[in-house]
Amino acid sequence: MTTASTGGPRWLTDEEQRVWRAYLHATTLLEDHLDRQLQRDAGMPHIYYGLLVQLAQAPRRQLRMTELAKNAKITRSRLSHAVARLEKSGWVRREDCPSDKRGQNAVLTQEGYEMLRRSAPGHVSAVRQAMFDRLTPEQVRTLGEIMQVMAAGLQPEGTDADLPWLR
Amino acid sequence: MTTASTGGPRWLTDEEQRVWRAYLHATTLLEDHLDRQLQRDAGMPHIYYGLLVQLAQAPRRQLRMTELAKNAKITRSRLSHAVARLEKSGWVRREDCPSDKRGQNAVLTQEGYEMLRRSAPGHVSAVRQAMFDRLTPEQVRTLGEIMQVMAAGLQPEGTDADLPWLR
DNA sequence: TCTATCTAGTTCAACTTTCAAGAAAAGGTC
DNA sequence: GACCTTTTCTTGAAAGTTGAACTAGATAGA
Repeated sequence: MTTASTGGPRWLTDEEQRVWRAYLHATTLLEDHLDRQLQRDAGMPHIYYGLLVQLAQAPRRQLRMTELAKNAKITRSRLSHAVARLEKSGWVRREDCPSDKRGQNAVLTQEGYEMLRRSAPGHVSAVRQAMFDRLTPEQVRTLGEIMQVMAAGLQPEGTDADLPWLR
Repeated sequence: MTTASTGGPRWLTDEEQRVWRAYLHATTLLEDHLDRQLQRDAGMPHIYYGLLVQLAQAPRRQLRMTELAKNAKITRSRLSHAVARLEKSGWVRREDCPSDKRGQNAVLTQEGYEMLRRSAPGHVSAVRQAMFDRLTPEQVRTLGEIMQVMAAGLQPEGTDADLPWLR
């Protein structure tokens, strides 16, 4: 299945193929599952829920748009649209940033906070059922390691940790 | 951090939270990365590429729509749109199913096959760099196990394996 | 056969994401 | 200040996704 070092591409071994398919299968099933669960129970897709969680954990339940986009790993454009929608739903409000007139703070409203509190148990339970209740402690530990390694390798350039002249 | 058994929701432990965030972080980074790579090199998102791969591996490079949707874990609706787009690009063609007049076969065209052959090495290499080249063999093995367990737990009902009267 | 039900696939409208373009403010240099 | 570059955020159009409604053909029972 693998090409000997003839300069051609290194294909995946049989085991790697199995793992890759299992990965795609499991991650898409889980993402779909959580999207449906949250759409049903909180009226929004998973990513939007994640934005509210970020805000809820931020100092005054607010974050600069760029900061929020960075945390959630989405583009500023996408965030603009998303916050517009969340604003229309009443869960987020925009405020001008006092120190930078270009800036906007996305602020979690009280309603948004309440909504989060109501739907958090169901969401945690869905995550638990899908992942943590099915894995051994050892598997959970290893999964953490693996995901850290992968994330590190995919980190977009420009992170401090990746600038050689800062090492 | 965890609620003692008071009947309240079982929150995630600190470690579980770390693992969950790492999981979300890594999986979104990887999906974004592959989407960009394939959009650039093959002119389509990752999921569309997956459809072509399925077709390429099918008996006569063709599959019934429903079958293809099931394999790719997407709705029939989404597949209809996707195939319409792939048809416009010339990589797939629809054919009426001879045995069932409701049915349609999605057929990989020769152009589609060529395109796949051209872009496969780059795609495999991207997957490799992001995942397999960074993990130890032991980690790859464990990742496979974990993903299988998770997928099994999320399997939509109605799969043969889940029908108790067939066991 | 007649009818009810089910299945395959498409279509529509509402929503989300992407990409490119643009407005406004900040920062740096002369 | 004048000029240029960068940063912040928004906008608009095109592409993609979703869920419900719909058409046509298959299937099963009386």
